[in-house]
Amino acid sequence: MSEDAIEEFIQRRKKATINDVARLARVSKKTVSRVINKSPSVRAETRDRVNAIIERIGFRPDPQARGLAFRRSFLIGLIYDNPNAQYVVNMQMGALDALRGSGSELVVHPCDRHSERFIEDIRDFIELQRLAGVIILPPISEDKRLLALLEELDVDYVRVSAVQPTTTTGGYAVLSKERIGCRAAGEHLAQLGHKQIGFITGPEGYVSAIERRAGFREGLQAHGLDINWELEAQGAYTFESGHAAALKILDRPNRPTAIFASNDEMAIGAYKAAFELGLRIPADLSICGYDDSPMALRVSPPLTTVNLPSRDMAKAAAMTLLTDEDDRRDEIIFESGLVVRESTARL
Amino acid sequence: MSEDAIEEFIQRRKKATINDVARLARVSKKTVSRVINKSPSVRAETRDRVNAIIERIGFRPDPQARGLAFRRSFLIGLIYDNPNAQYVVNMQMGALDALRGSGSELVVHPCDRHSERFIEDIRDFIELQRLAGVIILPPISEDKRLLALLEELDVDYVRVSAVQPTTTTGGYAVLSKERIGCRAAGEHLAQLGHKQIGFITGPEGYVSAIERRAGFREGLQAHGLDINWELEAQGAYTFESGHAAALKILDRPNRPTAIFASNDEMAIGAYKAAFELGLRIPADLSICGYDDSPMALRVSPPLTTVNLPSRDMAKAAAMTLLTDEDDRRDEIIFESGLVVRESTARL
DNA sequence: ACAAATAATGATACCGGTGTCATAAACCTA
DNA sequence: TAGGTTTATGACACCGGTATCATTATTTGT
Repeated sequence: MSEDAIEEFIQRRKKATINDVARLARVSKKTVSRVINKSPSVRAETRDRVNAIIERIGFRPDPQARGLAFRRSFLIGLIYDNPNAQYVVNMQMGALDALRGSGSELVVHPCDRHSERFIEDIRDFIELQRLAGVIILPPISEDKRLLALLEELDVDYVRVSAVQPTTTTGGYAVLSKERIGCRAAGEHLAQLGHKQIGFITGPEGYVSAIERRAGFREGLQAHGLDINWELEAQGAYTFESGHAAALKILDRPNRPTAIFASNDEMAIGAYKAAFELGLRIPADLSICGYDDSPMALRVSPPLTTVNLPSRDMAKAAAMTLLTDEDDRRDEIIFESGLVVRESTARL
Repeated sequence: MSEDAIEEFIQRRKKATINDVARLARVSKKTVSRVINKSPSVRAETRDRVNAIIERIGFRPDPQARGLAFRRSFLIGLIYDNPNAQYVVNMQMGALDALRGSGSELVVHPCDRHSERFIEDIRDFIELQRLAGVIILPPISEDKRLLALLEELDVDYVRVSAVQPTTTTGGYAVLSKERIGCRAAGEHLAQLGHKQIGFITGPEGYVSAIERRAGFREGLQAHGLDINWELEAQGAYTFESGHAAALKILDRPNRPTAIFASNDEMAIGAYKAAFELGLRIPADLSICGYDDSPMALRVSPPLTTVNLPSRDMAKAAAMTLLTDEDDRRDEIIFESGLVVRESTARL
């Protein structure tokens, strides 16, 4: 009987559709649809029969057809500026960790927040692809225009960002307490006996830059010190800017014995400056970074830095989107912590 | 007249469909479809009228619906093992460069070639998403099982790989002449007067590892030298393996005055070894890498290395998929070249 | 045991496009 | 100008799913 039909179908080696399942299970396609979508109103016996057929002929619903009917795709967008920053790479891996085996795929979408079409590009992307959800990485996770757009589009979204004291928007957020780790870094340098400490800031307008500075300052203040504005220089989270800033700082009359850079990339720039000036790390100059990027372990000596669990943060962000709406947490907060290596030493 | 209808529609602020366009342009949806797909058999007047409406109401065909009808999506897959290698990051950027504004989106799909489900995972991915095309990065661009799968699935695909003397498969390929750059590196070290030269190989079974070794050897041979098996050590393209290999090589009685590492990651590992042994680069030890990765510029001193235009290669791969089938080139070959920086010096 | 309430299922339209094929319009040719 | 070709267009089915709502099967109450 239908056993034969099933065997015959399997022989045909063609991609199965919901109609094939329906026919072989002797139910309507709607019932198959119900089984696929785990509707409770299907008799157990029917469900099992349908599932058996699905299993046997290897049916997998077509995401395009499903998406068309649902009016949304099964794609998760990862939107970011700064494509070459290391944390973007880590976060992409984290998102992929979460999505693996979920049936959703990750669509990566870099953008340029200084472009005229910044917002419109992203609007097109989200609307056109009818994304199931998007993950927004820093620094654009702070962008007011973008957040407004996301609200308007009513798409599920998760921001990944440094903790912000004030703002709360709709949507979900995965946040890092960057202050804590930076505070630890400040205390660490102070405890090592450093008094003259240089500070390389992040670019203006970045919440993370503000937070890191505030945290580091707290750490110094806990030991009766403070950031010395004469030993502070503006950076832009890039290697070159870190190099330039370090050179500037190290050129001051009261040359510091330690430098904290607001990210690893700039800390590595400071390494270069030290090298050029013939300063040994850490004998002549202690350097501390932020990110615990792969570079931190590769430079010599290994860099003392603050660990930001970026991969896990992005994984949490993606998990949020995969979770049932009811079970989602509005905010997930990650801590940061100091990783002491060999680039910092007692004065 | 219809002017009003158009205005009214625009006021509604709803996503336009092909039916809206058809109605407002007073043609059938099939004709609109023809316009969208640039069918030649549409009268110029009709085409312009339809395009005017499309423009005015901001109609953009839904990729899901279109994909369902076409039986293929507008997504390009990027498939790779080794998610943390730098060239993967570069190549992803290159692919995105090409896709920007093309209407296609990039879906990234890491995989594990040692997994049991390696092939089946990729099959599911390509079949289920009905990808428009896929880009395969090394090392799996050499994998026989994967290539067989791609042929079976008849999906457009482009392999990115080191030039291979022999094999030709179906599909398209973007290849790098890795020999040339490595030959130049060999000559470079020989010309600097080095005789005792260490060599850190890539992992077994990688075409790139074979090519790089062969090229480097050619360079040495051109100056009457050869790779000294006593100064050769196996690496795995990782930082740690490079570090270990360099330590092993530098521990030999006839300590080399220069080391060539088959990629930058391992070269940076050799930096660490040199640091630990108190060897100055390049005064005591010259080091040369391969890849010209971002790290090469960040270490001190900057690393002499062979430039592999990985970003451009991936861009070319993506461009191939976006090009009309008739205009595609089966193979696109990129040269590699030596970038002399400060990690190599005269003996 | 039978009517009413409830649960399970199916018929049909629909999501927003494209393919096929028939038909209408425009273009030749003599 | 009529008849034959060629070109442009449209009607309708279809891609592979889901939503709505009517219908049928089952359970419950009395």
